[in-house]
Amino acid sequence: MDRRQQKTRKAIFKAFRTLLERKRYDHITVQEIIDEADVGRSTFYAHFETKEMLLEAMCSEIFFHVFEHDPCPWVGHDEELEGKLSHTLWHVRDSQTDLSGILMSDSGEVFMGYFKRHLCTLFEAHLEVFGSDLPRDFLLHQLSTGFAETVKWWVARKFKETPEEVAGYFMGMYRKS
Amino acid sequence: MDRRQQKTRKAIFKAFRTLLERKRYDHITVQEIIDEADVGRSTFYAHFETKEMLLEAMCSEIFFHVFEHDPCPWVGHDEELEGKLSHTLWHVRDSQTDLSGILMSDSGEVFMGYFKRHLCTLFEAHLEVFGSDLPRDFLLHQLSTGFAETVKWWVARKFKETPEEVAGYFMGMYRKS
DNA sequence: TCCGATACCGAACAGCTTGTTTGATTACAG
DNA sequence: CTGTAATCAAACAAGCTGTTCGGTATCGGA
Repeated sequence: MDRRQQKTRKAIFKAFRTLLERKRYDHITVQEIIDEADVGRSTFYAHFETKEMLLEAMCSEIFFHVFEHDPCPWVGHDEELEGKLSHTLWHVRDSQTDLSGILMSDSGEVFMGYFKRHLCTLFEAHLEVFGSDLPRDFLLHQLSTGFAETVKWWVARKFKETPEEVAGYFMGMYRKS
Repeated sequence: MDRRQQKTRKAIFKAFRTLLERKRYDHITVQEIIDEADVGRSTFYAHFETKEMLLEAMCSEIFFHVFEHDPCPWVGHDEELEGKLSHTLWHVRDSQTDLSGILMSDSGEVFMGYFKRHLCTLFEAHLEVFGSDLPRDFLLHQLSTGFAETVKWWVARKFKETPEEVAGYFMGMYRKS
């Protein structure tokens, strides 16, 4: 709606991201964000109740941008799953908003929350690929955290491998062979 | 040495643990710890430079208590590994210091750091059990974070299963069959 | 184009936190 | 018993938080 709002919101997000590259989330103060964004104190609080709310909002927005263009509803089998994982990795690597910084910081847990929930529904639709007699509960938890950690590992080594290779590693680790 | 020091240190640890059960790490203030521990302000800072240092010290201490009585150096194969994992789970469940609270809070990452490093050396000595052509680097990362997440999962559901069952789940998921 | 709504600003605010310093008191160890 | 060392309370500057205020600018619909 109002262009002023969007402008301010953008400025705050940008400032926050800039700061996140430089220091840990919990060492960043609202004051710093305000200064970096060059925005009035009361303006910040008009947009976000709290620093945590800002993080939440930003993660939510990033997540939306990274995953909105999903190719199709989660159906299909085997190689199709691997393809979707590659596709996800591709998004992660090339997301404008430097997701890496957020993922690696301790604030990463917030985004990871979104990510894991997303992965859970994905793996849920492909459980037969990993067919086993383990509790469904346990299996899903391992798969989603496992892939999330794979991403972390990949980000940490600066995307040295291709998305397809990484997806292959993951499937090689967990697929019922 | 001086009994006063130990007494104070203990009081602070206990207060910290009590507070951790009630609220998130980053919402706890030094002031609260001081009040809960009934300790002078300057005394606290004579022991710990910072709240983070306190967390670090406590995690280190817990880790030491939980894993000091290791049965033997990490050698052996297959069922032996599963035995050691059970043994670890046993320690986790029955540790006096309520590890669960620390593990689940966001402060958990600190302890998890210790834990994963420990697991890494453990799995390193048993890699042949998971023999595969995946990069050693990737494999180790998946195994240690995988087991750490297994523990989290188990703690979250209040130790519903026995240590042996959980270790079995884990091996069933990752062992090369 | 005009005008009401609304987003912004800057300053000031009380209340809290942190980390340090002080000097007096108390408990310890040898 | 005595010197050392830990504790305490109090006070401190510095900083952050979240709110409130009146004034100013910008926006969007009529």
